[in-house]
Amino acid sequence: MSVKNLPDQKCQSCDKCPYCEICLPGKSPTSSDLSALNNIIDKRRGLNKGEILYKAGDPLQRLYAIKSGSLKIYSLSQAGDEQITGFSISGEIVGFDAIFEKKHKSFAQALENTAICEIDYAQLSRALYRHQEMNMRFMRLMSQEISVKKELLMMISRETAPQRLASFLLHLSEAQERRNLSPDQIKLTMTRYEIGNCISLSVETISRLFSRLHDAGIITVRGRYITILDQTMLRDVKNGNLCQAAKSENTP
Amino acid sequence: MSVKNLPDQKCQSCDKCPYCEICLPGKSPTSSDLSALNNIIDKRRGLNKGEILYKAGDPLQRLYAIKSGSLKIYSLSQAGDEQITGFSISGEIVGFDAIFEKKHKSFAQALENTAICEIDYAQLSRALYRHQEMNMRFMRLMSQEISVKKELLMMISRETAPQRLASFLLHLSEAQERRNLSPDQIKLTMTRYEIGNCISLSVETISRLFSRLHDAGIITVRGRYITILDQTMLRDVKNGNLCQAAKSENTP
DNA sequence: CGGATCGTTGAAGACTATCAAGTTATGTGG
DNA sequence: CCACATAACTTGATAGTCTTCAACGATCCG
Repeated sequence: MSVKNLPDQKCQSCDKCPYCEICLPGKSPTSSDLSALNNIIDKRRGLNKGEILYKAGDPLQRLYAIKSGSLKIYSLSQAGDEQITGFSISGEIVGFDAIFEKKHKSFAQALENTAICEIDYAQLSRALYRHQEMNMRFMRLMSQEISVKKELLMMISRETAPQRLASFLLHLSEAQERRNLSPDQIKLTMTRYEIGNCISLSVETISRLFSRLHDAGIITVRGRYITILDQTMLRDVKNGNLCQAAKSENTP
Repeated sequence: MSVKNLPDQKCQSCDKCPYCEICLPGKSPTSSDLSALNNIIDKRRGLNKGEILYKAGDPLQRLYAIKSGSLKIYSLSQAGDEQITGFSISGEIVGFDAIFEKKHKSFAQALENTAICEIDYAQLSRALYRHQEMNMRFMRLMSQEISVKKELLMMISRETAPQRLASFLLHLSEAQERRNLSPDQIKLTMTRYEIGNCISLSVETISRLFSRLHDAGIITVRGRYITILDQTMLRDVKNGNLCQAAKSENTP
């Protein structure tokens, strides 16, 4: 591979790390929390595209905070094919589902070149009960993940194919906005197959829906580059008000 | 209603409570953890069938440990209809998704007369960082919930209707076994509608599938009373090997 | 015992998956 | 840097699974 590895390096100090407030969002940590953070965050590490961060069954040694890039989180079915349960982007922490049995329950793979912080789990668990603020942050992050998974469940259960894809795009759009990027210019880091797998649709359906949204003038599609032309209409699609099918010609 | 309320009562002491090890499974708590538990667990409380324990939007004041009975956990879609994200039974703690925003994100309703323990959240969060063992127990429980939601997601995404219902029944069966009850005699506490809602199938499909499993000699159905006649065949159905349709007559 | 909720069964139809074939993009090696 | 192999993507035709609509039977509870 001609892709050069991002350099591994020890984090100097979390208060100087520009990603720290991303990893642990909210109020700035107290100084005692900060020194604890410096101890438990081992080092910065670079992942090449396609590299696997952890596998289901691996003993839990670290959690990981994503500084930049993105990961896909997936499990394997009994038949051996993958089921994506979500995509994680910068600012998120992955691996929480490993805490229960002290071994990873999912796979995490880099969708692009990605930078992460390794969080030593043994040190973390010792530190948490001494630092209430940090403790609560981690509880909140886990709580949030539970909510997000319930929302995904709800989306797959209740929404039609066009609604799901619209929801998916709007999620990406909102994520960009939170990071102060344009909410309308989206660079997909995952394949059509991976999108479909995550929201429970076939590749062909994803492709057809992109075309349909394009034809309706709602988005522009150029490979992995999506431009949202009309946020309002996209929201209408999400709400099931539009673009249910291309056969609205006959509606009197 | 002629249903008599279960009496509300203050928990005397968690080490004398026969449900305590259910609420917080694993090794027995240290004595310091025990006294902490006694402080944060407010009181025992009875819920009548149909009673709502908390609603989405309610400020987070307590988590709840289920001592006996069962709850359905659901959200409301924008259109206002319910989406069940799971059923919780004795031994489980509910309300974790409220921690992130300090308000409940779901509804919890008793499916039958149910006894719960109220866990004061403010006291809990203060206690957690002083009691490492208790801290880890709660982290594990939240981690487990993340795993369970991912599994449900996987089941709905990858399995056909018969497979989903088989999975659902096997889950109930395993839950009974863990509680030292017969794994084959199942008393459903939820309606067909609620089962279908949870595993993303229509009422009619659930009904038809029960009939089909009955006709195949795999289960017995008498209203809400299900008897599993053949665990092996039910597992085959879960794995997609059987009962795909009733049209296997023509298979040469 | 009577209304209401819950459950069952049948027929028709919609949505999406699957199969098939072709096009475009990606990236590796010469 | 180009060429080729592979993976990713698009589009059409067909088919299957499950939903929806409808009607009826069962059960629960006041």
